[in-house]
Amino acid sequence: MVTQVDDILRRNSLSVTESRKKILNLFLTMHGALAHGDIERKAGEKFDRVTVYRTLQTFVDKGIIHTIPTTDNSVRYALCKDNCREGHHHDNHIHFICIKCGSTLCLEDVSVPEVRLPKGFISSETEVVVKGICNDCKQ
Amino acid sequence: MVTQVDDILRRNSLSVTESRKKILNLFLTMHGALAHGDIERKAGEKFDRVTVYRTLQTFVDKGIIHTIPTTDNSVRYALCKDNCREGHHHDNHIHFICIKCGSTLCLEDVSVPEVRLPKGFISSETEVVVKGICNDCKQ
DNA sequence: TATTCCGGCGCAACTGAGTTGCAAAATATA
DNA sequence: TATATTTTGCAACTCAGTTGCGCCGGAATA
Repeated sequence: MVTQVDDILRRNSLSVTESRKKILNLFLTMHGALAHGDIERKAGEKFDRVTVYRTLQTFVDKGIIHTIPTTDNSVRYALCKDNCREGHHHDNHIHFICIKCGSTLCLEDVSVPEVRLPKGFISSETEVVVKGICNDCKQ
Repeated sequence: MVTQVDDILRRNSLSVTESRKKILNLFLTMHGALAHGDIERKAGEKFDRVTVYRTLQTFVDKGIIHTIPTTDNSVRYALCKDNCREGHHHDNHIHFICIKCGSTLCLEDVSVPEVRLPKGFISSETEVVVKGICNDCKQ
């Protein structure tokens, strides 16, 4: 039986290995973004730190996941939903960090707002991170 | 003669020391934000790494400077222009990173745009980082 | 100005994240 | 199955940032 995980890996011409399956599965089953630490904790009992680093890097390179900047200087990763492919990410959505539960979410439906820059400035990319209370925590 | 630097330090009830004067002066004379590395390079010949770290932390705590998140996971610091005081930063402007010269600027005149969140999400803080070509580099 | 006191500094040592080289193991290919 | 290629795990390393502590310099008082 070919699982969704196997399929994604094959489509990206990656060898199907235990660690890749495990880590990719984490992203498919979890809502929200994962920090490196989360992944290491959840998959790291079985795999080496280095393998986790390399696997994440591979996934980013292939456009399977994308990184999310955070104010506290920790990198988080989330699945790319749309048309990302090798070497090119096209994430035009904003990211939301819940200050209550700490989870990071891609708000796919909220596109990045237009920003009016001063004269002489040319914009090529805009990152928006909103902090607040998420839908699950608003009680 | 009481310099601007001395004045700022005194107003924040900080001892006026060589390292604080030197580092604060860097911020006052430079345009744009400084990464820790920049500061260490420019002031570090005279001062210990640890002193630079501690001085920056002190300035952030006092509301003299603020940190700027960057996508590449390096922290940058810039002077607080307006009503920041101990324990509370009120920076409502966006940040701009020039992909040509690498400098990071606070665009004080560009306020953070309103973002429409999905139902159930409450926003408390929004960070916007725009990448592109700055006024000096547009040639 | 001299003296005392306390905060700030430099040093050394440590922690933790992330990286690299290489041999062994797992996967793909024929 | 045999061979070639890719990936993994281990060990060792680098680099950013932190902590403890003794000493020095700035601030306060006389």
